[in-house]
Formats: sequence, structure tokens, C-alpha cells
Amino acid sequence: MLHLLITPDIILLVVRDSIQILQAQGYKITKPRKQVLKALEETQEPLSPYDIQRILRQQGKYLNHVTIYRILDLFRRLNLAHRVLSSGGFVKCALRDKQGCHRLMVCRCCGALQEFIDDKLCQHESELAQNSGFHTEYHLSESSGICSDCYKKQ
Amino acid sequence: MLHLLITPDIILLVVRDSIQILQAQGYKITKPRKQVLKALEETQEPLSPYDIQRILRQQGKYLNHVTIYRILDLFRRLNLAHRVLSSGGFVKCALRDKQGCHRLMVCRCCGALQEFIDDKLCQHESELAQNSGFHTEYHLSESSGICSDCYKKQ
DNA sequence: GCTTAATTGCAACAATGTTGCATTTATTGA
DNA sequence: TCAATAAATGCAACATTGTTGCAATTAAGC
Ligand SMILES: [Mn+2]
Ligand SMILES: [Mn+2]
Ligand SMILES: [Zn+2]
Ligand SMILES: [Zn+2]
Repeated sequence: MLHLLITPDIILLVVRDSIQILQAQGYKITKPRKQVLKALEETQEPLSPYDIQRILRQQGKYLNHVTIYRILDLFRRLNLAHRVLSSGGFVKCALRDKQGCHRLMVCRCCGALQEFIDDKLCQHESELAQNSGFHTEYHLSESSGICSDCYKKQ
Repeated sequence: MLHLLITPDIILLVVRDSIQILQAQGYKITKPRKQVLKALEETQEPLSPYDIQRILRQQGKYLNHVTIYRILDLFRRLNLAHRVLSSGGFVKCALRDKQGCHRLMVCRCCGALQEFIDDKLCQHESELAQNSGFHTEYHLSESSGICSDCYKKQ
């Protein structure tokens, strides 16, 4: 339901990219880490730690939930993934939002997520914050509404 | 830590206002509901259901956690309160953000929250969404950064 | 004061998240 | 290729958070 066009090619590319980042920072490339990366990449929805465990289990792979929590925490710190605020799930960060700015639109009917980026918006928002002395580092925001599909159906 | 100037006068005003809304919609004005409202109003931070339970217990008032969950759910539906996405807590909505648009800045050092409103920002964001067919109903977004106090200390 | 529908409390349970420590594994370089 | 070793994982035990069905209570209206 994450409305980003993710083809198998891109998945491979992005997974490899993430692995390079892990390596560059001195983290081991372990089987569990690769599996969590792949799950986040392939699934078109935000995944909670337990979602990921379920998905992997269905593929005959068992990871302890503690391990998954720790891996997701690492990914978050490295900006390889980020939380979806409203659901508490995690999504894999696409290459294009490396800047650390994540804006989501969430459809209240079907739960569809759409991520977008707009520099002017970030700038405007940062300026507003600045006016009250706040120094913005990154935006992780969600808007609520109705996606085009659900809108047509009404 | 919620940087909104909330004086005892305003608390009384806003609590009364919320009670009118409850009444107008045919909901009973019960002791538990008044207590949860007051706790949200008086506390300067977002409160989780269990936070609220703790606070009230310290005042010798016991509410079952199930009750608190149900009350918060009702408040949310009536737009008397809304969730703080990053913490999972709830904040009481001030009168001025009745429009249903809630923008927060969260300090990653001290956790301070600052809520603000900017029509131009909402408009810009809605337009962007519209471009991809998304119909925005309300914004509930959070930016991350450093508040003025923490910035000075560095 | 009654009546009654709405609300709350309770019990039992399910899901989510955390910590300390033993075991395993990926990396390095001999 | 194989040991050494630091890093990562698994496990157990626990803590916190959230849900459901049903009985008891309560606020609102007469
Ligand atoms: Mn992202
Ligand atoms: Mn608000
Ligand atoms: Zn939709
Ligand atoms: Zn601060």
C-alpha cells in the first residue's frame, strides 16, 4: 500500500546500498540484518517489528523479536529506515530521501501511504520554526486525508 | 514542557468548553471524563493513558485504564484532543486549533513540544498533495530539531 | 426519587517492548 | 583455511501497553 514504485531491480539496488552503509560504518553484515532489510524492501506497507517476524517466519526464517527490535533501532539511527508515526511501523528509506526528510500522506479509508518531498515546503516550515527559536533538523510528518482511489469510489 | 501558555484561567475556560461540546453531542458529563480533561489540561506534556492514570492516582483518584482508553478515544473522535505521533501521548487541543490542524515541533534534547499553526503552510501542503490526487483533510505533523533553550546551552 | 441507556470497572487476555547474560557468528589477519 | 575476538544474536524472564465481554454503577430526564 506504500505508493512508491518499487521494482525488484530497485529492491536489489537499495538493499545493496544499505549494506554498503552498514559496512562503511563498521557494522557486520549478518543474516538477520539482510533478512530484515529485504522484508522492509519487498513489502509495500510499513512493518512493525512483529510484522517482520511474521513475514520471515512464513518464509521459514525465525528471528527473535529482540533481534528485530535491535536491528530496526540501528537502521533508524543510520537513517536506513524511519518510523511511520501514526502506525508505529517502520519503512525502508528510499535512496531519494536520504536527506532525512520524510513526509507522508495517509489515507484514512484504505491506509495507503504516499511519501513525498518538497524543498520549498521544508524551507517554509523551517523558517516558521526559526521564528520561535526552534532549529529544525528534519521533518517527519504525516497528513491525513483520502487517496485518489478512495476518492473516486465515493 | 508543552510550550503553550496555559494559565489556570484558560484551563477552566477550555475544560468548560470541552464539556459543552460533550453535552451538545449527547455524551454524559461523568466524573472520569472531567478528571481526564483536567489532567490533560493542567499537565504541560503529552500524556499517555497510563500517565493519566498515574497522575490521577497521585491525587487519590482511581480510574481503570480501560476507562481512560475509552475516554481518550472519544476525545480524539470529537477533536477535543489529539495524539502526539512521536510519543504516542495525547494532548488536549487548545481552542485555537479547533480547525483540526496540529503541527508540532519536538526538541530531541529535552523533549519540549511546541505547537503552531500556519495557514499558508497548510495550503501549500494541501496543494502538493492534490497534485498527486490526494485530498487532505487535516495535518497532524511533527518536526524534529532543537528548541531555543537547548540551542543556547550548546 | 425512579427509570433507563450510557458509562465504568473488572477479569482475563493479547500484544508490544526491555534487560541481562550465555551462545553464536562475521571479520580480521596469521 | 583457520583461529582469535569483538560484535551480534538468542533466550528467559519480565514490564508495559492495549483489547474484549460482561456485570455493576451512574448521569440524565421525567
Ligand atoms: Mn522515508
Ligand atoms: Mn492540537
Ligand atoms: Zn485510500
Ligand atoms: Zn530542548
